[in-house]
Amino acid sequence: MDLLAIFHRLLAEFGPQGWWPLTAHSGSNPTKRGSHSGYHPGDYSFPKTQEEQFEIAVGAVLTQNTAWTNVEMALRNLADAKALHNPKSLLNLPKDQLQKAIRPAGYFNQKSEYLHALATFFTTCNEPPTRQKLLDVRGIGEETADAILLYAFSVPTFVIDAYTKRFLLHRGILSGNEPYKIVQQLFHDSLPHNTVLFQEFHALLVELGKRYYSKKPYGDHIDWDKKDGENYRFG
DNA sequence: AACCAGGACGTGA
DNA sequence: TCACGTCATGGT
Repeated sequence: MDLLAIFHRLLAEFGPQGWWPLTAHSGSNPTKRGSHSGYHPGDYSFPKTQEEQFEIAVGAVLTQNTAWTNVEMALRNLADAKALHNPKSLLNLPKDQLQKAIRPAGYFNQKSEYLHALATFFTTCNEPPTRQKLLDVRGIGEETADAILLYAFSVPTFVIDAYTKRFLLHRGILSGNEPYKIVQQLFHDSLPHNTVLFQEFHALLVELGKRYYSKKPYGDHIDWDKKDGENYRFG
């Protein structure tokens, strides 16, 4: 079973996920499905504004090794402090207030520095940045860089997270802890480079991970041999 | 009351 | 390169 077949199976099982979730303040019109209010399943027209692009990038940093529910609180605090509209608004927020706002997301000492670096970068960022430029920003590693590219700038780059590695390892597609780039190439080599496909697939893998690959013993309840009609077409 | 969460970075080998 | 410790809060 190849990766594309796995994608279709997950999509049939869970349905469209509607990533990346956005808070309501940014003027979007999110539907109220999924476990949080900011998701917009089936609507791939996001982000619509630079505000939303920036919010996605901020969320990508805040969610590092952190539950999204915690990130939501931090994002709400930032929005209330009017520091989430654009890079400058965040840079205008005093450091202690920034740390207070993002405290629910954990690692507030590190992440306040990361967000400062991110906002500084975004003030001098003309549309899709290169991956390397993002990696040069303090606090942005490979996964966060790819998440920003894929969800904020609609660049078809696959995001590899811990859940994805666990799943692939459990299914024998990975043998050990292969480096990030190797795992990513697996997806890039066997899938059409389509932004919506990459967004959905990664989101579906996270949903799968949350349900079945969180605590040991790992293992899902998916019937991987079941065939679904090719109802969805991407790429 | 441990354990986990949509990682990144610094360090030493 | 690479394995390992550190960073922090909130939910289960």
